[in-house]
Amino acid sequence: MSENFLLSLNDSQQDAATHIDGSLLILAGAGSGKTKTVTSRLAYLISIGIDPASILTLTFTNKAAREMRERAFSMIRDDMATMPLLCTFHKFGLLFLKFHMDRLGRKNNFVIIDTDDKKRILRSMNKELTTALVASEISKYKNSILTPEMAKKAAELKLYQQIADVYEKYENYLRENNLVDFDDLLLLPYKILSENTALAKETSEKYQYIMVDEYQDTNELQDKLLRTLCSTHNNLCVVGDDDQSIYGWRGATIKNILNFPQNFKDTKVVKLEKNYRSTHTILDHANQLIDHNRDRLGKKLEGTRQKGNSVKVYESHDENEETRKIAEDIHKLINSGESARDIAILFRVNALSRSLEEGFNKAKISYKLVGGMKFYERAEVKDLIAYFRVLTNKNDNFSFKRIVNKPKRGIGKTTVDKLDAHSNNSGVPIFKLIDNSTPEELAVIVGKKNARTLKVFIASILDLRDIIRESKMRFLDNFEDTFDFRASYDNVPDGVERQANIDEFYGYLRDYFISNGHLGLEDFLNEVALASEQDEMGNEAVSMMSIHASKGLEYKHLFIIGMEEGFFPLVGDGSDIEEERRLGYVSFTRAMDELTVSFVHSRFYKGKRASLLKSRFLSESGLVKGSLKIERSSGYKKGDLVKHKIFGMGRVQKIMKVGKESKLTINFGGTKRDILSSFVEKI
DNA sequence: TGGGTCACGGTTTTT
DNA sequence: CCGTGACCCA
Repeated sequence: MSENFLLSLNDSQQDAATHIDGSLLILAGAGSGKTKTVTSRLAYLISIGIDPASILTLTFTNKAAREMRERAFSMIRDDMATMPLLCTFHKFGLLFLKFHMDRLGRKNNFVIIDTDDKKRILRSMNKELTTALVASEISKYKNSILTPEMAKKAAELKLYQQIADVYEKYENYLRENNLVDFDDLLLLPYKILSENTALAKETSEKYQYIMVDEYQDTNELQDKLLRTLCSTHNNLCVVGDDDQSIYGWRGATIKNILNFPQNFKDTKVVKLEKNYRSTHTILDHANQLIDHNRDRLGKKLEGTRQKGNSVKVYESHDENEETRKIAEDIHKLINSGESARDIAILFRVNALSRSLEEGFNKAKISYKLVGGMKFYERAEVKDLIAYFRVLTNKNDNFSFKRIVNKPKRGIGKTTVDKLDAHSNNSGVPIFKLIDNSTPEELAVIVGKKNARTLKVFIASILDLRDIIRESKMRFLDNFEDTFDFRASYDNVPDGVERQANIDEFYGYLRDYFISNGHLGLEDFLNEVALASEQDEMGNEAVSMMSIHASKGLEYKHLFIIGMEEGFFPLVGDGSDIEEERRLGYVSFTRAMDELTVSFVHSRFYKGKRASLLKSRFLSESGLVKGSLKIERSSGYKKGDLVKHKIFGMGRVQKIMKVGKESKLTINFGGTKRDILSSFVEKI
């Protein structure tokens, strides 16, 4: 094998790529050739004779894994006996659990549920609390390795006692139905490894070299898992950018990357600070902005490109004027020969896309909205998945309930509840309950008519199970004929679109069977559960997306709209100004040649028209001169009128800093109370 | 059982 | 404004 791939790296990249033993932190700024460096290191390790099977590379997204795999494998011989494992964290957890789930006394034919399924289950377990809150708290518990018992003990407020109770019920439900959620894919492997020292040692010895992409987005649990995995060798190489940590609200902790050199002894730190993407001018503003953050490892992007056009700032009266200006610019760009796919518009809040969409339709600009409803999240696709799950697993009550009345066959909620209750009492899954009972026995539970319908339904599924064992292709043909699933969308709203999705899904499954002759429906389902399906970047259209969705992407011409206080930085419960600023940094550094930022004086939002002030990020980045008066970090000053959900209106008397937040002393009609600023609203 | 109406609440979302 | 969920009636 040649090692030519090292020659195209700059000094720091080469330094990182040729590091072998010991912990390594690669601080890779935006556009600094991160993927190239990581993949080169992978190729380098193999080129010096390290067993590919002992190298593990973990990413967050399937897309990143795919990209890295392609690039790394193009550098190495492809006739190797084994290929290095390169996959997402969750995929790794899945593979691990397939082998070791029995250590928890559970079977390895578990089913992965997505966030939507999770919420559905939680909703059925509690009526009072908001499902979104319960879901996110449970996720936090799991990522902090807290069992329901521990959560119960720790809960002081009644609210948290309630949440911990739901958590317990939820965990029991998952166990009974042999389901795992996304967090479990990380938590359960961690549990197994911490309870089985021999296995932990063996696993760590198996993966002698571990690399982690986007390390700034890891959470506590992922970090713990990594520590366990490298406990016998300390050969952990992490790549990330503390300035691009934007998932704190989801449990990612920037501390992992900030403290990495302290947590792993003798860490070698390599900074990749040469940016190959943006003009000097763009970088200069991005650097100025991020300089306002305190919690940083400290790193400055140096441009390698020339100066470039200056960055534009658009000031408009309202969103319509804003859209008009941008539409005009886009027309000019396209008329001058630029490709629409080199143009993107970013926003902090998805709701801002609406006015853009209207305006672009009028201006005849074709656009695509990135990151909307994902293919596998669509109801009709999930229904099909549920069908296939029931086909492969009779114990899957959850999926059974989803499809028992799809298409409608007259089995309503009452009937399902009766079946569910019986199943829970007897411990026999609904499918088997129906299968094992005579029509008469079943009729006692659900009535004669329903009993007949259910028997027929079960019989169809059993038939299909037989068919798939003989021929996967015949199964595909028979499935639709049996249930008329696609046909049930004839002449209904959105039916055409839904049928197109169904066709696509059938086609996808067919292709899977053709190209993976030895694999079955179970394998397909596991694959699908972890697929997120990033839009295919095919057609000639301008892109619009949230800043979060833009991470890792780049555009020659970039517009950022909604640069107003309240929208960007976004303020609300638990908002973190430093994370907002990192979002600003991420968004600016998506631009290659041209950056336009835009703010308005007034915007229509949530049914109301709001007056807005320009974002502090404009002055902080040097895009507009002077600083704004409202720059006090709390945003509050003495005498401000505020509103509290319970205490009503009050006036601020005193402001005190408490960590990142401010504590306000507020006078509510004579009663003084100390309240954290995030719990009140400014009037 | 399931269609229709009303009240409510509303960041970002890699798996 | 506009999507979701709860509740009511045929």
